[in-house]
Amino acid sequence: MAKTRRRGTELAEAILRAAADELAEAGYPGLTMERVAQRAGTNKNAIYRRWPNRAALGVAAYRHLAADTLEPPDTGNLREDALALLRAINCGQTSPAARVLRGLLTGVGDEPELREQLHQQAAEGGTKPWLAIVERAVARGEARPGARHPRVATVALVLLRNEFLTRGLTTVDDAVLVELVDEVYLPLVGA
Amino acid sequence: MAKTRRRGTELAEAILRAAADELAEAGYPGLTMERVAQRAGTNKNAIYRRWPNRAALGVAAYRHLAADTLEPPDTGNLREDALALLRAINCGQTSPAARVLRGLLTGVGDEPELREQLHQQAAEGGTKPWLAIVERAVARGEARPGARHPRVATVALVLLRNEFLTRGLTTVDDAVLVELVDEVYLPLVGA
DNA sequence: TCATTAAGGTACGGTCCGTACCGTACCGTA
DNA sequence: TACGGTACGGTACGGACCGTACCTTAATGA
Repeated sequence: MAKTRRRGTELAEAILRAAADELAEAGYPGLTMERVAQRAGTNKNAIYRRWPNRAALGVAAYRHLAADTLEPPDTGNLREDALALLRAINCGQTSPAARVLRGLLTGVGDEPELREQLHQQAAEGGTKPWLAIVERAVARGEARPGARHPRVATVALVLLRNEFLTRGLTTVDDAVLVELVDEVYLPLVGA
Repeated sequence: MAKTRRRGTELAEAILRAAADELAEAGYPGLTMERVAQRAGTNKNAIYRRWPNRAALGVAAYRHLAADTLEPPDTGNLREDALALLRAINCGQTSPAARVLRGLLTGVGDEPELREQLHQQAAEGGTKPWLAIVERAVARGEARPGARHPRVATVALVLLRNEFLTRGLTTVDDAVLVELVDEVYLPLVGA
């Protein structure tokens, strides 16, 4: 109340924080312009002056939410590295992100620019650690050189994402992760 | 107008047909109760007496839309079989289904019963032909016996679906299909 | 000091979901 | 053939939400 009126960047970031919080709590379907405005202590005008519509705000807020990129593990063993990555994605703070991403992928609709941003965010952040652990596995002779192909290196990630998307779960049973690694990933990338 | 008033099953199927048509034309976001009612020549009451909400109607209509299960090809060669399946999914009448499925997967929300139905529909229809072509490949000595594991056999399908879901495309470039098969699928299932 | 810029407040049109209410056609039964 | 139950048709409405318009008010800087 007594606070001075915020302007420019300060207000924009308050809006983004509020939107990211709403995304985490209620997912994209629950991301309401009114609620974001209220939570940020402002009104819808301030939002619409910065983002053209709800989808754009959602994508921008998702960037805040999923900013943390995973640190690739280094256990000295490809199987354990892969399991560690999958478990980090599965149980870590990334799990609400799955639901959010799922909502965004449809809510964005047919706006190619926003979709491209989302794809960058989802792909880039997820691909890098897999390339890292595969690179080390190749150096140890645990994986074939062809496994450095991004499509190959990230197969386990894609399969896990498929579980999230089609089953709508926010957490997958650990036995599934083991199965993905032992039945698919290791046979595929192994030397 | 002069037509006699429809009842029971006849009306229900008219509604489902109308809903499936709307799904195919406008996707799940465009599936409006008012439009379905109008297209079926009835009103919203008749719909809500049969399905509790829009999501349930969408899932039911999707069943009509994706009823056709793919006939597994038999070219005598695993690579060509896999490519044929992927191309059928990519270019066939299944391509609007991808957008619809994407919409449904989020629109259903957190109702586990509906989601389970969707998962059945999406998994069962897609898995069978892959198991068939792998079975023949194993018999020819083209694939290892472990490739009959459903998770292994359907890897190419999952990867393609991932392209649909994350990129939001209704059609994927054919080169991507070839890459999926040559870089991932054949190295994984090959003897 | 004063004009300009950006924020706050509020109200509104439009769309859609889901519900309620009532009149009316169809159906089996006596 | 008369009758009562059931299901359909029509319409109206409340509520939620998006996006826009318009005006007032505070901050900024020249």
